[in-house]
Amino acid sequence: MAIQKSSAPTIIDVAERAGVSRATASRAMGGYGRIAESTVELVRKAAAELGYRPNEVARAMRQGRTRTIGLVIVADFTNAFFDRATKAIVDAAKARGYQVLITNTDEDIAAERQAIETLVDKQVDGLIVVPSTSAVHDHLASIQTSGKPLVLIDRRVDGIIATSVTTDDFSGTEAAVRHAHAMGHRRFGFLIAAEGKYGHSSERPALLISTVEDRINGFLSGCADLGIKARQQSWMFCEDNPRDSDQAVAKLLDQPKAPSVILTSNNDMALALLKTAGNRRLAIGKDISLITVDDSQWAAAMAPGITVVARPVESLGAIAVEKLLAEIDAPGQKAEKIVLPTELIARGSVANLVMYPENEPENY
Amino acid sequence: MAIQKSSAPTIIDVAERAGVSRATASRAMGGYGRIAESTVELVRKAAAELGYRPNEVARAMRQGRTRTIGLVIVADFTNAFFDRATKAIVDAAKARGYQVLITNTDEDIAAERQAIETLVDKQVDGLIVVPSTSAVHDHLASIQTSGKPLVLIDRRVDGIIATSVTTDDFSGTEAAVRHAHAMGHRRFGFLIAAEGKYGHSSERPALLISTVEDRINGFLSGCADLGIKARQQSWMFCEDNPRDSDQAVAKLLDQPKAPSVILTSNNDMALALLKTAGNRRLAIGKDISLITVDDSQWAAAMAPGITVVARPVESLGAIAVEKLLAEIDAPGQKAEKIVLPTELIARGSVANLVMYPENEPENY
DNA sequence: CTGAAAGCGCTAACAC
DNA sequence: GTGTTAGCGCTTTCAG
Repeated sequence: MAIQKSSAPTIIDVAERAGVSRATASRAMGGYGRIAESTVELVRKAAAELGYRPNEVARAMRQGRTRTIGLVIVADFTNAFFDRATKAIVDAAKARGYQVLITNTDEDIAAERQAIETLVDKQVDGLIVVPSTSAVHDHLASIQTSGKPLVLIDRRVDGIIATSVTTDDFSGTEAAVRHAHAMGHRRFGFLIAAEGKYGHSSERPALLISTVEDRINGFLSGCADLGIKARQQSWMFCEDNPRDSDQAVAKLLDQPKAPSVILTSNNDMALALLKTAGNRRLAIGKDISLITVDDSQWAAAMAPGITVVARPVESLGAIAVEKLLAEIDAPGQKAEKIVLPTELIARGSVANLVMYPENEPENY
Repeated sequence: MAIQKSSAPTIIDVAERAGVSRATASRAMGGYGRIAESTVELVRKAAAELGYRPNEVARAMRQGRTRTIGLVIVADFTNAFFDRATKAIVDAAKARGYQVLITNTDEDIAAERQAIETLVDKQVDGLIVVPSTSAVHDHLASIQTSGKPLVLIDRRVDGIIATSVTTDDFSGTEAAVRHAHAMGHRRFGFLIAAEGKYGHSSERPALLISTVEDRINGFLSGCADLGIKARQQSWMFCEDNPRDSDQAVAKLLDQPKAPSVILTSNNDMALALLKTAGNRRLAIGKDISLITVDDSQWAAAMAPGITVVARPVESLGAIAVEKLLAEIDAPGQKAEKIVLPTELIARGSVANLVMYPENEPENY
């Protein structure tokens, strides 16, 4: 067994023990350059005996790359969407020999800027970011001038030329409206989580992230196609916190002509509706119908199951990594806007008013 | 504005522009040593003009620390417990100026070993790991000889002298049994997720992680205290995948004297029960009762809400970071076994058989 | 095929 | 209070 040195053995220790030069030892370990097979053996043996492990920091310094990518999750990744995306990214990166440095910024633009700076300072080879509101993005622009490859996921940022991997939420939401309409629904509620400082309101906030824009447009397009008038629609924008979402749900439900089906723009809003419905003894898929964006384990397991617009989160993450590494390996790829299809998964949370029109919740 | 250099400016560029030496520039930026206030100004200005950002890799190399900690999440962190823990750790680390390098190993011991090696190679200053089965842990021992601070979370590993931060699942499960008993339940099912290669079985697998051990012992202790005999208990061990959990649930439910309440050892198992119950039109909290370990947003939002043994996940993560950084800052701290209390949150998923004994599900 | 030496960007001794 | 210099551990020319 090797003598335990106080600090970890370096390539010099390996070289000495093998009786070769540092350069040779390095070549043997790295398996490059011209080198005799016998020497490789020798060095390998010495390294094994010493328990040598290359210092990746030194290597990164020398080679100018860290084999690390930075992930900036802007939203709270306790959200069922972001944790799956994170896992997909971590797994895909690992499969390609990259590690992931992760940051969470809770939709705070200042934190986002700082997180990006930190990651760039740490010399990550590239960044995957879920950008916050599309208004200010000079920090994203600054990544670009820093020359770091950048891939945006989940949300587009106009004005930034970078590859983005998003989902077709327009079609997804449109399909949701279509589905509810086919089930006989004529009064639609739409509960939309959007950042800001307005609490909750039926007024559309000025700044919206691209996913929300897409969902709104998809909803409107669906309604237009099916002849669903504005008075048949109830909108509610809402900050993503329990207090406001509860109140927003209440407002939606307490109207004179309450909607028979409510679309929620994310899981938190769906949960808010579920909670209030439960408190009021409103049965989902009967007294009130629900469709939400993003599938989850609980949406599938509940009784009735929640009808969802499922987004291909795993591929989204995997493709983001693939595109990022492509750019890292060969800078100068042209920016792509990749849009992945969504899928409507019909479960039991939308009442069938065609077969059972008596379920139409006229008053509550 | 500064002339755009091809590569990022270094401290040398800053020094030149400020007309001082590298060392002075470094001191000014780092704010250490004796240095004139006027010089600091000068250097700061030059740095700002150049858009200088310190190269953290070079700094890490020189200082021998990366201000990065490695997080090895062994289980799938899509699990509601691990994503919250991850967020807590990332946030706590960030607050202390540390970044987090994350790895996910899906309960695979080989992957865990490799992940740890990679992180150590990357020179993380310390590691937080959720260890897999307690059988083999030479890789953990190897962290220790490498001298890297190590904190274990969620699960203990006997044999390893390291600080661990876990929760009091013994008391939690015991409280769950007590609660169900107080509600009039006399037939208890216990559905336990545990890794292995046995599918599902009522036989206890040989190797169990400490959390599972604790939950089993807590369950047994509660039963013993309350005089609940073995024949009133139905056990089912189960690999954590949908196929086996569905079958395990079915077996639990299809017995001649089926349990009136089922304890599930984690969220995945709870979801499996929910799904099967839904399919069979069994109302939760009425036809069948449920208590699970780990709170989640959906458990609270569902109707009825799911009664849970809540674990303080956020503090668990925060304390783990705190202990790890303490050891990093001052090596040689003595290992602690920190056990955080759990809390039973009673919601509506446990039928009250005392008030409404007619709800006792005698046969289905 | 192998060795010598330079240097990635930074900071910490040590001079002055 | 500031400059000079060495060197963290590694890889990569450049010689030989």
